[in-house]
Amino acid sequence: MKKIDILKKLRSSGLRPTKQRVEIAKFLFEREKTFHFTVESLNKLLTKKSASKIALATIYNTVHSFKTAGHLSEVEVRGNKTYFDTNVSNHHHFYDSETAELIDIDANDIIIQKIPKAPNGKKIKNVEVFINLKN
Amino acid sequence: MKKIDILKKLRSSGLRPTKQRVEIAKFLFEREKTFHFTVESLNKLLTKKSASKIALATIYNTVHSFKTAGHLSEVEVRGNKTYFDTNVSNHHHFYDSETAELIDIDANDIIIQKIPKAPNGKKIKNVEVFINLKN
DNA sequence: TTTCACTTTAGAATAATTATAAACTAGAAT
DNA sequence: ATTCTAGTTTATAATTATTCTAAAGTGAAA
Repeated sequence: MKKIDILKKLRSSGLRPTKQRVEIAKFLFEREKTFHFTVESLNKLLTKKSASKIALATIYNTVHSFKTAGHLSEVEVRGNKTYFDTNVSNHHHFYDSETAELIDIDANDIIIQKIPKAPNGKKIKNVEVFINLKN
Repeated sequence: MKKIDILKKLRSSGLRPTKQRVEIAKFLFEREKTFHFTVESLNKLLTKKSASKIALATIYNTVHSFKTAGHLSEVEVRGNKTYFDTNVSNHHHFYDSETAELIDIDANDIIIQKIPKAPNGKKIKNVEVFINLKN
């Protein structure tokens, strides 16, 4: 994803392309493979990579803006920290609790044959499968 | 589950049946249906129910002891608080984000037909399905 | 009944996240 | 170009969930 596209992506979601947002967006979206991170890990990586320090609060703000705009998804993982994923399509995850690492599973790689109906007046929003790993 | 069984349950897991543990265990395990809770909600319910106040730290300690002993399972839910479940068998969950409520799904009510193999040297520990609900 | 390892407890400490309010800035209006 | 302003960033304080600490309490073995 080129810089011009990053700017488009931001603008089209109503996000003013500030220096900080562009830097974070480039870091997150200019890559081939999907990327999983926590705010803490992202902060570390950005600090290492760049000269200009972005405030931690800004990273929180930006990540949440990107999530609201649909550019990131939040992954539920047991534990204290919140994980985010640059893959926003419908998919599933392996979770390796040894390394606290998430691995994407393509939606087509899991087929669910039988599923219960939603309770009283509720509808199914989505189905998430977690495959927990051990050594 | 009768009091005598509660005492047995505690002793057989190497947990000395103190006043606090017995009270919490009776509250959690003397019920027909499975029960989902956070430490916060459990604390409130216990405070309401009982005359003697149990320290919050004790509730944390006890819940973790029960989990380690296999009497409770921890449920991964997106969000800040940790959920526990008195159902320790293999099963799945509905999650209603409107009400922050968990509902058990029997393991037999979900059949997964196709599943990817675990990556490099890892094994599958278990598979958890979350069905997120909307109105 | 004494003893002691295990527990409980109140309060301090920690960690992740959110709130605050002042300083800054992208981009529209002049 | 310069001014203006709503949206943004920032440092810091506040909040929330959880864990730690160390002193006081207590089952139950001897």
